[in-house]
Amino acid sequence: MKFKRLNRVTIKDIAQEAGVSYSTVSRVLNHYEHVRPDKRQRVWSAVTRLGYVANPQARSLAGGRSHMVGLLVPELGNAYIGQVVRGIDEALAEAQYELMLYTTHRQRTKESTFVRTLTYGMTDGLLLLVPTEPQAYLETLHEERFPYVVIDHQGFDDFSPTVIAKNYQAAFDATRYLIELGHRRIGFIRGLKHLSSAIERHKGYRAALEAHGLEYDPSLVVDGDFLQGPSYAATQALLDRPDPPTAIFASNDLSAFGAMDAVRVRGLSIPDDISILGFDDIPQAASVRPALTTVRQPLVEMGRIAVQLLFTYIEDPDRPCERIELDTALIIRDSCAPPTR
Amino acid sequence: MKFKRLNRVTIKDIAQEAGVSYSTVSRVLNHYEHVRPDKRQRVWSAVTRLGYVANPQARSLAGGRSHMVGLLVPELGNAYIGQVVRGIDEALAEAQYELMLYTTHRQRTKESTFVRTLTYGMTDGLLLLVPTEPQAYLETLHEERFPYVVIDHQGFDDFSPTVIAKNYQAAFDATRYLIELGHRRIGFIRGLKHLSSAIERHKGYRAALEAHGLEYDPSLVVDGDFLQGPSYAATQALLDRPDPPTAIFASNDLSAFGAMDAVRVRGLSIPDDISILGFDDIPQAASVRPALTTVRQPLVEMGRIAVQLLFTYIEDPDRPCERIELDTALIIRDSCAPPTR
DNA sequence: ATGAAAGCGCTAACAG
DNA sequence: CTGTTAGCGCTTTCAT
Repeated sequence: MKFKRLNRVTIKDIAQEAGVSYSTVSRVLNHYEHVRPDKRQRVWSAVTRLGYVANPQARSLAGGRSHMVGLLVPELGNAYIGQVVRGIDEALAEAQYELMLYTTHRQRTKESTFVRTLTYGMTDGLLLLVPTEPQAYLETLHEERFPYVVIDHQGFDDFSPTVIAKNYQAAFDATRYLIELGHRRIGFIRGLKHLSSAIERHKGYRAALEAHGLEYDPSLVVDGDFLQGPSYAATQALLDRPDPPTAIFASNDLSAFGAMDAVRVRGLSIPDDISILGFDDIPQAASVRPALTTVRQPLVEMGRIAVQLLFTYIEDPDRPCERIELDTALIIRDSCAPPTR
Repeated sequence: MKFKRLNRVTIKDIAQEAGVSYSTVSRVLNHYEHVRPDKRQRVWSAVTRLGYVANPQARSLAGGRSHMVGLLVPELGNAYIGQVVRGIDEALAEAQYELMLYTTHRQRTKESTFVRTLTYGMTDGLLLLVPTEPQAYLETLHEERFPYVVIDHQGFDDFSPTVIAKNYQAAFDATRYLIELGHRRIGFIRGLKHLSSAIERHKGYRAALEAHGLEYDPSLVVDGDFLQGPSYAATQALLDRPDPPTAIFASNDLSAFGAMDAVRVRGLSIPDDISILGFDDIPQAASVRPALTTVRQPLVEMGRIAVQLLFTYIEDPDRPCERIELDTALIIRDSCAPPTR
């Protein structure tokens, strides 16, 4: 029952091997400046010779960095999240940091408990990806000056460092593209109503309509919850109208896929009978047929940038709050064309 | 630059609060038997009163369990992996364990370095999901009696605890289903050649053919690498033949989607002109049109079972190697029908 | 049954 | 510049 401890080479072993005190070893390992070059050399060679691997536990316990960051995600198995996590993952690996992953869906009421555990010396910082109710703990985190960065959440406070895409502008531009193609009745599949990204995209859609002298028709807006199934059903409803839209702007690619399914099932063709425009540009968007015209969010980059930003706070917890808004791009593929009706 | 330590309540605080020594607190926390009930009571009440949260670092450093397990995955953002991870995630959460996630793609040559770091007191055990070259470290792990479980990898050793689906049987049954539907020319989209699951499925396909008196035709077998794009191209090749197959069995759902794209692009209909059969039953399989007939792997369950198995080894590292093979099920939806040619 | 004390491996003052 | 020393929070003997 006793847990086996593997005998590993420790800092002491390499101190002995290099013939220095073990605090010197620690200094070398942590890239301290004032160490005589020859000793530094001896230490490193001993490190490689003995195959030393630092023990993060001890390191963090002793008050140093743990070289881990915690990541809170709502769920896995979603391409959008997967891409962002990939960016985070890569950037972290480059900096020799490790990832502690928390999936909040497993105990949604205890999102804040996780945050407490995570901040307990276990990680050097936190990355919060589309958090649901961050208000509960963000303030505490900030007061304790615990480094964290929020990703893809239009915060309602002014102290939370954030990385987010320009959702409003992107949706505005995409809608304008459809309008310029000649569409007048443009359906909109809305995302999860409580997520700021969904709200912003909806606003952008509406604003573009009005900016071009088109009336905003609420009955053309249906709920897709960012999911393929619900969007499929919602699109059916749109198609059942006496005057169905000639184009549909979906709040994310998954919704666009659902819309495509619904259109196809009626024997209609994309983009001849109806245009479909998505949002995100997940890998699948390019491989689906017809290839999806969509708004590209720099997903991987969002992850990478969030990591960079987090590092600045780990370096200096008192740095003022920074908010990074990323540009998007309209990727024109084959699912949109001028209306034929 | 100094890393801020948040002042948390420690075992000493609650020792004082409960009026006992802090080793007693430790005993209570670890469910030791010989502690007087009233003291046990006082300790627990102090714990809740002060809101004590254990420090996993210290716990593990001191030789106890870290209550973390490491998970090695090849990549994220793939529905198949996402589902398995979900199962792992859920089972771990229920047991109050945390997850350390490693994505090997980020340094594929250093898969073994990760394993070393992970085993270094950082985790109580390891979960290896479709590892690429586990031979390099599995033996060491086993010799050190470090608890680990391999998921979805047909090992070549007899000491690695494993959880895997019955790939051979599943592929055999699926192929037979197609044969019984009346198909005689059945194409096969093969998966990543070095993965045992892909190899087994291919074997099952071939065996079923031969068991039913059909000749195995290598030219009907194309490579899809488990990916949608390559499978799309591979299917084109199949369709270009003078005598294209009337059914295609894809090694995973992603490949099946690629095949569907290719079929559709030619204006052919599924399943009237050609039947498509997948493998995995990722969520998308049900929402795609036509809904995909596919082999269901109990993905989430695989994850959960792997966790259970791992726990038995954490309890007793000397337990003999156990290998769990999970049944699959053929999920009949709309993408397969009798051939019309 | 329970307190005292010795570390786990490492970092960070503190002296030289 | 570098060795010494005191912990970080917790588990685990070892006594009692």
